[in-house]
Amino acid sequence: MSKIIAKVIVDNRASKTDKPYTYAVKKDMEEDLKQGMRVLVPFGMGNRFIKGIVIETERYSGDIFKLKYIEELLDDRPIISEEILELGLWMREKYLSSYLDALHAVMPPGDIKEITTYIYMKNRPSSETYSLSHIQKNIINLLNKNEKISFKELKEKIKDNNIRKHIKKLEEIGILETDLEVGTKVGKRYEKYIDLKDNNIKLEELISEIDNRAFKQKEIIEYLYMHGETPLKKLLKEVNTSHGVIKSLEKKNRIAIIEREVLRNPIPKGILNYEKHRLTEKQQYCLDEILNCIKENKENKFLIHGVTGSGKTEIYLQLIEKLIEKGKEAIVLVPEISLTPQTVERFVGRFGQNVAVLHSRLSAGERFDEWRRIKRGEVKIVVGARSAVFAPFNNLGIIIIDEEHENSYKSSMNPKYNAIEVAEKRCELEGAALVLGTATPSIETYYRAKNGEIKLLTLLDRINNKKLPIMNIVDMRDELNSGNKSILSTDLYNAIEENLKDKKQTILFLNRRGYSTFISCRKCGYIAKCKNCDISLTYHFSDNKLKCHYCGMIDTPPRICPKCGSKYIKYFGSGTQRVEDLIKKLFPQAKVARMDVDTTSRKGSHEKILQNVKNGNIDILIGTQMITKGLDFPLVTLVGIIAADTSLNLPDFRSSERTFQLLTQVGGRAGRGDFEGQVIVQTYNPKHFSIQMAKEHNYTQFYNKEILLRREFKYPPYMEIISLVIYGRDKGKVSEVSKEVYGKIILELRKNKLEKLEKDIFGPNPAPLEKLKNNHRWQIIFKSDKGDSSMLKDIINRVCIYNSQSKKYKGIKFSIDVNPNSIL
DNA sequence: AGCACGCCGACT
DNA sequence: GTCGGCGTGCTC
Repeated sequence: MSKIIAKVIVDNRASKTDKPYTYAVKKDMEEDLKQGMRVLVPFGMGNRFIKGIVIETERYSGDIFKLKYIEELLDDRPIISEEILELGLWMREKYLSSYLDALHAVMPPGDIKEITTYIYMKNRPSSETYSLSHIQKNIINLLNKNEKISFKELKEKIKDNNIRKHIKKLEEIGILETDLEVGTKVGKRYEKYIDLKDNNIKLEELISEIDNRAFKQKEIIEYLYMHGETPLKKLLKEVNTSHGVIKSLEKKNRIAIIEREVLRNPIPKGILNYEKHRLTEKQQYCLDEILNCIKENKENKFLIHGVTGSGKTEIYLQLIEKLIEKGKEAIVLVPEISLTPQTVERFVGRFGQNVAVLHSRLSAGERFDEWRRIKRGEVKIVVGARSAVFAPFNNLGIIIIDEEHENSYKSSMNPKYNAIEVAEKRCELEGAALVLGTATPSIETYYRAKNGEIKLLTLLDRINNKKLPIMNIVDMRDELNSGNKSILSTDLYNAIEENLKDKKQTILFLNRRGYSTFISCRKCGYIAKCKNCDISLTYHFSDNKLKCHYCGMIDTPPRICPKCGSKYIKYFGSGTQRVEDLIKKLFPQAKVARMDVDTTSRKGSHEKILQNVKNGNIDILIGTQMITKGLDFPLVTLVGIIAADTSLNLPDFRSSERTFQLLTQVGGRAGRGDFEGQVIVQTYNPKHFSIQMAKEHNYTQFYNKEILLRREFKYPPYMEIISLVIYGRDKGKVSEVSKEVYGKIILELRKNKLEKLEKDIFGPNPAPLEKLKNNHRWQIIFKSDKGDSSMLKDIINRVCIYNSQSKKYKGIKFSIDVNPNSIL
């Protein structure tokens, strides 16, 4: 006779136990057990019970006497859908992470061990309980005594094998409701609600009982009689009174105070309605194309390549509107940094309470609440950073990824997933459409669009026929030759001055924060470096400290050189702080603001600066990366890029692409209002094609050139790259282990007849960032064709997992990154 | 992570 | 002869 067995991933932080364990399923559990449920299983010699997640169930006709039995079900239904579970398992394979890490990413936020299923009474049963079985009546009786009861407790009290069926039945007829809660660590928020004690007494009667002098009490009673149950806060406001009145009514036993749990809603209050715009002809065409393709099942992946200011957001909004009308749900991914009110406002302003927002600044409790709102179907749209791609919708219609080229879509933690690839996979699994949008598509995406894998839609014009800004390139070598040693070229200086006179706004962009980027001794050449990271320290003027931008270490700047004792310590290089300083000196009358990690670390400071720019309280805004993301300031007419070469000179295969994107995106901030914009780009490489093509706003030509280089030097999209970093405290051991791992991988490749891959393995070498946070780092880079990559991954995984347990490699860790953002 | 097993030295 | 310290390896 065949039995059911289940594959379980145990929640045990040890890489050796990170594999599916097979458990037998007791007969009475067979029907209830589903993949995606949490279970309690006996594990190890001592058979201690640990929690695990069922990833698969199957029929099995062989012997099962060797297997242990699942002890208990912890959920009455799967906490994640089949598709999402599959997505998690797919991620594990694709990005070489552990089962547990992959599942954590797709499960509800927080500690999945601490989740409890609760059962509530939704509506008390009416008199016709005769249709209910006595077990069902027992359940109701239990709930009459308690407000809620955990699934576990209910099982203990009602000893019945079909308990889940009974719950389901009661839920169907609207008596019960189930809900998930995270354990102790995350508190719930309650709010007081006020209602009349007895709703059956007539108003006149109630009023007559109240002392004639108590006007406010009467008012409250009247209000409650008219409106029914009201939140305390609202009641006080509406009746314009204070707590005392409520207190005395409570004493007289005329009103009831009810505590109800409120879901935290992190969406800021008071967002104005965001009016629907009429689409331009091009926008409309774009929208219709997408809708038609979805309708006719032709295509379901789209790239909207629209220049900055071409109105992509309005297309997203109307697209979502149409899909919601059809009962579908939508996920919108935006780069973390632009999850400031600007983007959120547009979605909330259009769809109101139908929107949930997920971003990194939410507390654990807020995050869990949002997750539940989505799961329960209370919202139709999620706007969020990369992890929002896992939002637990059941009827997903579309995933929109704005600013598709942004590197924040790639996770730096395990699983090191790329939200774009995950979104694509999820869309395939759930039959949803994928829409990518950007002014500067990533080379990989555009390549696929050109090959017809993704449908390309192009918007070449800004809305209202606004012109793209004029890009002027300034050769800083000429400046130097003509005696200008300042970080501002004459052209940029003049333009700022002019702009100030015209009462227009200016944005200055510099990719480095801090004051000076390194300090050095002029006598002996000593450079101040971080003792944990082997990276030069940045001088921060405001607190007179040296900071490491990688590990956060803070040090006091030396007065005399620690190496040779000379006094000739000099500060080199410029960061945003220094630019701010200089601008304030040069234009004392201007109102200047700086926006980088250092000025926006406090909650709300980001918004404040942006608000000030919007209101026109700022003349010149100086900032890093942060200011490139989709900001829309109509009064900005001049953008100055202080040093375009910073990103160009990085030894990374994406540096040209980054530079082009940066110039285009930053430049795109200019001239979005009624005035034409101008961009001044300062560089030592004016002839570089990234800069030249950005100047001409010519993406296609940039792409054509870059794609040839990618093919020539075997980089994505032609090849898949895997970066393996071996790191640890002990320098000698790291290099030793790296070499050994390399040897083992080569050996395995030969065993598997994959010698041809050997020539595309680079290393082991010290990583470009050789020491970070006290860890020495070595790196091996693998390049392979898409077809061979899964075999290669398998081998890398085997070798590394195997070794990570070995005594010999104690204190050594492996970091595997599939298709990394950069190979630094 | 736990837990048992086994090898080895110390102690009854 | 056996008790326990610790290194090693396995957990369906």
